[in-house]
Amino acid sequence: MVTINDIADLAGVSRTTVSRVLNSSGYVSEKARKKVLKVIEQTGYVPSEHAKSLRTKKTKVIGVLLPKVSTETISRIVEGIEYVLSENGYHILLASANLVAAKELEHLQLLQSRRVEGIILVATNTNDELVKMIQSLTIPVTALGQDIPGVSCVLYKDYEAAYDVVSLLIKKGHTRIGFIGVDEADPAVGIERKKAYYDCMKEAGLEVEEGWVQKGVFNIDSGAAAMERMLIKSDRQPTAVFAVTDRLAVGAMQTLKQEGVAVPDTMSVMSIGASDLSEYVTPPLATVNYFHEKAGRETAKLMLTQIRTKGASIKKISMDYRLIERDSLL
Amino acid sequence: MVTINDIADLAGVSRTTVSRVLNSSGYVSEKARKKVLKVIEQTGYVPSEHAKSLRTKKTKVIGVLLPKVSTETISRIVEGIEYVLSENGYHILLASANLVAAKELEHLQLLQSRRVEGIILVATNTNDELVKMIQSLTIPVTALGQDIPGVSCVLYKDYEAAYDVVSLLIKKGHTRIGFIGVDEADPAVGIERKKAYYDCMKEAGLEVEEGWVQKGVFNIDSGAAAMERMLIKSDRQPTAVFAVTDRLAVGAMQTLKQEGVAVPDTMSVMSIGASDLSEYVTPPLATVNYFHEKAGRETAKLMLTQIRTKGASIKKISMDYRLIERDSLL
DNA sequence: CTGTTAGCGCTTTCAA
DNA sequence: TTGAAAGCGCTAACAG
Repeated sequence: MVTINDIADLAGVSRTTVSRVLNSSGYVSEKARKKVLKVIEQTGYVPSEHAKSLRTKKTKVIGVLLPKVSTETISRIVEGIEYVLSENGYHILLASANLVAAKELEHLQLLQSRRVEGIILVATNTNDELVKMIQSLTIPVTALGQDIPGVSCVLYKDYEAAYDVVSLLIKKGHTRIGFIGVDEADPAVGIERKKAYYDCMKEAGLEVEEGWVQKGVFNIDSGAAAMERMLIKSDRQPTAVFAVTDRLAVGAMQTLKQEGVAVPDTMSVMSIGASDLSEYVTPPLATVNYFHEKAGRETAKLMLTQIRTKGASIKKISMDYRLIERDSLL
Repeated sequence: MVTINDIADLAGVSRTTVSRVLNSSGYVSEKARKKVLKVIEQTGYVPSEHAKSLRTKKTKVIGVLLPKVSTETISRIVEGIEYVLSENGYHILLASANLVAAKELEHLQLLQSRRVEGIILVATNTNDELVKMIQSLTIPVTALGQDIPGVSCVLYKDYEAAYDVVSLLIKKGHTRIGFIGVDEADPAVGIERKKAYYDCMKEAGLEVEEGWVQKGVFNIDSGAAAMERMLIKSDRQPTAVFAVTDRLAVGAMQTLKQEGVAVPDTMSVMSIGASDLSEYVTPPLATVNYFHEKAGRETAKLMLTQIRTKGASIKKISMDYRLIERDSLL
């Protein structure tokens, strides 16, 4: 591996001079600069960011900690993060917990050892240990998706969006509305959206039958199973159902189709996500667009300002959302 | 930031000793080890991988260069890569070209400057400059998706898979088969799959009308537009169409639905990809599963063996695939 | 305009 | 079983 010393020797200058032309800092004669550039060209020398950052204390790397890599939501978020970061000369060091909570802690440590300048956490839980560790970090942290006390966050309006969904269903004349949620370990999706459902029903003076409220996990099959249970356990069948994610809703629609329950004629379906799937499924699914890529960009920007302005106060940013009415809604 | 020297001072030993307990190398008395460990615990010291790799020449980081972050195919590939790499103590430094060819070259340089131990290239083109630069690198490179001369590759069986698709269509009795392809800048998808189509048709003694062969880009709308053109420009309407990607096929199905052409009754549709979309669209799309996550894992493994066995010869691995017959096929 | 010197945080002989 | 010394590749005063 060719180093700055080799270049200096070959160009017949000191390595300081080489450093100067590398960083366009200080004075260098045209002659020396030309010579150095030529040698660099010939040798294919690429300066070591490692050595550089050992001195400068700047790595220009941000750690991005994901719960999982391959979901549509997350890949859109990462797209947004990558866009802003790379535009600003930063690189992403990727870490995925693969849905194992303990791995988040481990990765947090590893990212630190790599001297990332900040950590972006795409969060699906607010587990105590995680929060404590996050708060103890000396580098800036920005979380996306969950409200973590003491750290800057980009948040979705889960309560409002869910409330709007149920309101819309009620406005359309529905009075028996089912709900498919997820575990409360994920507060944003599991708690906020459910609370909004209950609140909205209550404020409209509508009852909620026990069988109408089901729980699943984040996939299609689980939505199908939840819908089956709802159909079986309801005294009076709902005329509409709100699933907290698109995949859950798609699963529900599968069951409905299978059971001969027409969507939207006898059952309306709505969800949150605006995934590709929601648009091309039959009938197209009414849902809420959360603008994940934009959320990713905002998170990255927030991180950048935190890095740049020492002692910046923590900020909470709320993302806007948009209801998309489609044929699954009557 | 607390360093190894601080720990040494606080523990009353030399930094050599601290290094020894950190790396469990050499002899350290129980007493010294205990003391050091305690101080580390108290201070929250995390060793700098940067300084370490400056000495050891090992960074345990692999650069992953993507054409784009947020596609289903790519996120599955990255999932696979991440899985294997993190299991082996490696981290991923992410770079996305965002579909700008020039950015690939730039990122290649940046990844080198970060002293990644190897580069995994998820390729969609085999552009001369790229290939030349790749070949000139001194660190191991593994490419996924395109055959790049001189470097180890994990490849999909594009020709065979496409040939099988068209064969199947012919076996089902179709004789007028349309084709929606993409630009030849992407050899794997744009050339191989098209060649297979032509070859298979020819070998079956079937004609190909000019209007039957259309070209799109990698999205749904473009598939819809291509299908429209096919419908208009064909003298005799095909009874089946093979689109080289799922999204193209989904677009085609949109047009077909809109134009009142029944799928599969008057037109069968097949593609390659096995995306989520293909499964839940109506009717479900017959397609080919490429096992992207597995491909990612294989690529990462290939990289690891290249790093570990100096001067390993370049290898070309072919991924298996599986035809999935679904209702879009009659 | 240029070079000398020191040192970033760590590992690795080598000698004790 | 431990420490001193050297050095990885680079930058940043400082002095010329």
